[in-house]
Order: sequence, then structure tokens, then C-alpha cells
Amino acid sequence: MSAHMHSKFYIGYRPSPRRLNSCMMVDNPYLAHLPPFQRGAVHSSSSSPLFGFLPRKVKGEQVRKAMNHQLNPFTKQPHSAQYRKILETRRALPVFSQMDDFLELFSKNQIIVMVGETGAGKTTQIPQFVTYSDLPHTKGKLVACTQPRRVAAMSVAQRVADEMDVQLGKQVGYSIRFEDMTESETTFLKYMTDGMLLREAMSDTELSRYSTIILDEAHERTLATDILMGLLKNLAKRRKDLKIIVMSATLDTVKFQSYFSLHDSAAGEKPSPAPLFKVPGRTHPVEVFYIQEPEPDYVEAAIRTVLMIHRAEDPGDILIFLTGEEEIEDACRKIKIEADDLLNADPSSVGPLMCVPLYSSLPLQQQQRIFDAAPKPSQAGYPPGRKVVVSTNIAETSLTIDGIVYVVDPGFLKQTVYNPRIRVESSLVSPISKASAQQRAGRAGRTRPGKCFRLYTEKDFMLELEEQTHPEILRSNLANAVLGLAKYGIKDLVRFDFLDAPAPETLMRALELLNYLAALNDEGELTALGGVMAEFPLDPQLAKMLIVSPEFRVSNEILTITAMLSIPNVWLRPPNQRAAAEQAKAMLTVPEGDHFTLLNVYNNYAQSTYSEPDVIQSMTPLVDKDDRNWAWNNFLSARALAQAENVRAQLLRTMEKYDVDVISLEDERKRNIGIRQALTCGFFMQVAHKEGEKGSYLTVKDNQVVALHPSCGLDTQPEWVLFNEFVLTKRPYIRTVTEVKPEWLLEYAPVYFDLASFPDGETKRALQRVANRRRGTNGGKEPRPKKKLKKSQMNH
DNA sequence: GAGCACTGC
Repeated sequence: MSAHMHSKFYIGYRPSPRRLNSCMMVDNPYLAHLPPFQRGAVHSSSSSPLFGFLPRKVKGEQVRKAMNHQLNPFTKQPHSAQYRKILETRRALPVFSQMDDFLELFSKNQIIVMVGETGAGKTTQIPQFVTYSDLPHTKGKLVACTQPRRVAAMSVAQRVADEMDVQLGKQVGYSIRFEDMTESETTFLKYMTDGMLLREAMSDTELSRYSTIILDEAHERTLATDILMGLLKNLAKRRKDLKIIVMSATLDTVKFQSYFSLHDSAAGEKPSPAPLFKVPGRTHPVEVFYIQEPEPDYVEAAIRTVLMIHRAEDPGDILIFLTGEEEIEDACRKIKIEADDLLNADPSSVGPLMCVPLYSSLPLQQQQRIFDAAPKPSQAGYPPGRKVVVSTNIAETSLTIDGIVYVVDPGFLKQTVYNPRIRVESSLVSPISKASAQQRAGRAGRTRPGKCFRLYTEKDFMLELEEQTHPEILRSNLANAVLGLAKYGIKDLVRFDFLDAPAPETLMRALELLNYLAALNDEGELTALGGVMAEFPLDPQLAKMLIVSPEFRVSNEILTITAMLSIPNVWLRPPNQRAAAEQAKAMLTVPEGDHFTLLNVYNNYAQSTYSEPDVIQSMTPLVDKDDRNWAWNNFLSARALAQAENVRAQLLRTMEKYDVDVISLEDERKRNIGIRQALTCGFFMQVAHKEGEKGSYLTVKDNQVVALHPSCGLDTQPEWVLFNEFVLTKRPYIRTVTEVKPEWLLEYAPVYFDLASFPDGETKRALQRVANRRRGTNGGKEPRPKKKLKKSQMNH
């Protein structure tokens, strides 16, 4: 299928008259050593705005002159009036006055570490300065600037395109999952997600398209940025022509500087830290208050603080950080009740209060309410109203709300922690770091001076809080990352130079899983199967299951199930309509297993959908689509379903690229068996065996006592179940569960289920009985696979 | 009979 070629998001190469013109004349001496075909974009006469620019030796004086030039050097068109207007505001940015220093440092160094608080303009300006000096368009290369989030990559690219007076997607573009807004041979400044650059590195280990790579928001320490830092540090030694800039918002730069110290140890050089470039921030002062005594109940304390602010402080909106949906909804209810009481008791001295919850699973329309204006006074001459946003950590970095003057910070967040011993990621409430506390406080000073109320003591802040949040690489399951690094060609992970090295046990768990899945052989080398697995934007278990599924002739169904397992929860449960939501869910439930229910939900959704097969939907939720009613009526998240559709389309393209056939079985009974067999091939390490009659299960090998999650739709309690997720909340649960046959475990995962090395227990005895039975039916011979599997799919 | 902090490919 080549449908995506017609998508509006895939802009093909089109020769333009402008590009042809720019190829004509060359009079710049430094061009002499360039191959002729690279001369294209360079300037034709002394009137050219970039006349005399020597790549990477450009001075601030020259750039300012070019910026003020009548012609845009990159389009050869006259600058617009809007350009000049924006240029005025750019000149007021702190970083703009440091252009000369920056360009000098850039000329002299391969790697630079930059630090600057928000508001300094580094994300928009530095890549432009780099472009003027590096002149990537003259070498057929690009400058890349990575961002941890898609929205940031898109909006910054738009802003910079405006600043440079070019059309977004031409000279300046962005690249995020599902959307490539660049034009090959035209785009030379590209904003992209860090994950996107990491993926590119897997197929082009030299990242040869790029002349300069800027890692922005490096202090956030996302998994992708951390791995990129490791790769780039090494790459810098091989590619002396590659320049790297690491930009961070906190002062923890010494670590970055020494990590990126460049020295030639062979030549006996001493390591010298990478140079640091500082940009002053430009935010308003925020006054910080601490409590005197520790508070046992931070939610209650937060509510009291909000009401105190409301009664006693000047007008201005409030932002409270809590940890999760339930806590937030609960707090909103209580604040509303209390605030209404205050208003009724004394309307002349207290204004009305509007309380808005904010968390990521909230439907987008409700999220938008955070931008509503605060309520008006209850009557003329009375105090103005106030808006209170009660949010998760999403408001710390992902969403910015203007007009916040007061921040209430109880000092906690929910974050996942990976326990490699039991191979479980769980969501835990934990204290924030100092850096995070500082970031939260900063949210009060975006529009004018503000106040931050910390619901912990100053002593606790000083002594108990960690300096920085633990980077993701130390808190996550690394199976995916390790597969990616293997694909990249990293052989010795234990000696890989990470900024913060993950726990050896975490790496071991990842290697073990990939070995059982036959993505890595016993020497830890990538197998052919592993190479294809790495091409899919999926966890290894899902990738394996999908690639194997054509063997069972159910890849069409497994594709859908995979997409549904890669998106957030689709089930909505509005607190006041729980019964109705349960009923709707029951209508869609397939008793054979939760994976089948997910398949059923998607198929129903797809049928209800007006489909545009030739258009890849953008990441924007499809709120106008016909199916919105169907999703809504069935208490399903339209946003999640639209995401599933996107993911499915992307996976389908990858399957086609790597010749993974998309097929389906006509016969329903056979099809359902095939689906469960394919599931087994990916998830044989996530199987539980029923123990006793009380519905408790024991996970295979790890021997964790678990229960079926209450959301599970099975109508019986099968002896053997496969699960997608182990969740550790009040009790350990397994979620998204389907029955499997023990024969399949022995057949499709013989290494993992090798009984000679299996831990003793009831599970082993049950498997032993199955093995004996199988031998019996085979006349004493070793079991033989019913279906001939490709070598790559067998475990060794 | 319970929950999904938040990103990303």
C-alpha cells in the first residue's frame, strides 16, 4: 500500500525556480574546494546577504548585517514587514546580545554545553545562530534541534519559520511521529522529537545528514536524550565535522561538561571539560514560602492554602500540583464547596472561585478549560473572581498556563519505578527534586511577580529533597532501549559510556528478555529477527508477536491488538455514570479474553468510522469525526481510538516494508486459536497459573501471587492465562488477560519452559503433566511442532 | 471490585 505517499504530510521533492536560479553563479573563494553540486544554495554576488560568510567562522557583526539585509538570504525574497517586526522583539531577548560570544565559542569548539532559564530564548535563537554560522544548506546538511515533546517541536518550528520569514516545512521544518513536516533538499533547520532522532540513528549510525545537533531540554533527562548523549559523545570522536550543543535549564551543567570533555588520551592530553555558555533567564521574581511544621495530609493542607490565598491575597490565578486523577477530582470538589461557602458568607469581601482539574487522560475539551478566564465579580464593585487549576505534573513542563501568580506545591509526584527483580514497573508517589520544586515555583512568575507556597519545611527542602529528579534511564525497563542499541551496533552495553549508567540488573533483565525472544543470540548479538523487531516502534514482546503472527495466519488481527495495546486505556468511567459505563463495556466484552475485547472494540470503531484511507490522520484528536458519537455513546475515549488508528497505520507500513504479510483466517474458531498462539509467542514470559480455588494466580517463574484485575472480562478462571501487564497497586494484579494452553508454552517457548531448569512448584508439576501427555500422544518421541516455523521464530 | 504521573518511536 502506498497510500501514505499521497498524504498531505509527506511533501515530496519538487524542483522550484528559485532553487534553479541559485545554482548559477559562484564567486566566493571558499567554494573552490566544494564539489560542484554542493554549490547550489550559495550567493551569487557581493550584494548577497551572506557574501563573505565562511562556514563556522562567521562573526556576530556579519549575522546582524544579514538579518537586516533587504533580502532573505535563504529564499532570496525581500524580507516581509512581519519579519522586521519580529526581529525587533528578538533583539530584546537576553541571548540576542550574546550572539558574538556564542558564535566565537561555536567556531572554536566541537561540543558546547549551554545553560539558560526559561524565557532566555535559547530554543528559538541558538539554532538560528548556528544556521547562520554553519550554513548547512551549502553542504546539503541539516541542523537538528531535539525536543522531548511533539507539541514543542511543532510550535517552536512554526515560531522559528516565522522569525526566519520562511514557510514552515520548507527551510525550517519539524519531524515527529506520524508527521514529517520537512522537504528533502530544502529543509536545513529541523526541530524534532528526541525519539525521532534516536530512531534515525539506528539506521544511519553516523547521522551523516546533520552538521550540527542540538539537544534541547537535556536536563529533563528523557530516555531518548540520555541514549543520544551516549551515542553522540562517541560519534563526535569519529565525525570531527559534527558539532554538538547540549542545552539545559538547570545549573547541573558541571556533570554535562565533564561528560562531554574532549581529549585525546592517546596523545596524553588531560581531559578538559566542554565549554559552558550561560544565558540569563528572563522571568519575574517568585517569592517562596515554606511551612513551619511538616504536614501529615498534603491534600488537606493544599486545600487550606488555596482558601487562604483566596481570602487574603491579591487577584491572580492559582496552580496546585497534586499526584493523580482521583486526588485531583476529590480536591476540586472540596475546594468548590468551601469556596462557595466563603462566597455566600461574605460576597462583598471574597470573589467567586472557579476550580479546574488538569491531567492527561482528561478529554481535550475539558483540558481546554484551564485557559478560560477567571470568573467576573459576583456583582459590580465586588472582588474579582479567581481561577484555580489543580494539576498533575503535566503543568510542570508539558502545559503552560499564563496568568498563574500563585503556586501551591505539596512536593510530591507520581512516577514509575522499575523493579528489575520482579520485572515490574509501578507507579509510586514520591517526593520531588529541588530542580522540580524550582520549576514548579517558576510557573508563578511567567506574567508578573508571583508567590509559591511549599507545603514542606525549608529544612526538608534543603536536606531531604534530591538535587535532580532521577533520570528515566535509571527508573525504566530498558528492553526497548537495549534492542535499539543492539541495532545501532553497540556490542558491550556494560561498558557503554552513559551519563548515568543503569543498574546492571536492569540491563541483564533486558538482555535476558531479548534472548528469550530470540532477538539476541546467546552471544548477545542481534539476530535477523531482532533486526526486524527493532524497526517497529513497539516493545519487544509486541514486536515479536506481530512479526510471528503471519505464521498463524492472524496478522491482521494481531496488528489491531498490538495497536490497541500501545495506546492508553480506552475505557471511560465518568464518576456519575459508572453503571452505564459498565453496561456499555459489557456489551463489547468478549469472554474469551481481554485481547479479544480490544480487537472487538477496534473493529466496531472502525466500522462506525468514516474512513479516509489515503490520509494519515494528524495527531490532533478527531473531534469532528462521525465516530465521535459512537465512541462517546459507548463510554470510550475517541482520542485513544484515533491514536490506535494512527498506530495501526504506521505499523502496517512497517510490516509492508519488511514483508510481514497481513493475513487473516476465515474460520472463527481457528482464527481465535491462532491469535492466542501468536500472543503466546510474544508474551510467554507473562503467564500465570491458577493456584487453589480462590482465584489467585502465581506468575510463572517469578512466583508472584496475583489476582485478575477487576476490569478483566473473562467469564471463567482458566488454569493458564497470559497477561499484558502486571500492576502493583493496593494488591498485585494482572491486567488484560487471555487464556492460553500450556502445550503452546512448551511448543513455542521451549527454552523458557525447559522443565529441567524450571523452578520447583505446582506450576512445574502441571507443566510436567502436560509434557508427559504430549510425549504419550507422540509415542514417546520428542514433541514436534505442528506447524513449521521459520528458524528466526524459534527460540534457538 | 479497581485506577492510568508523563513522555516518546
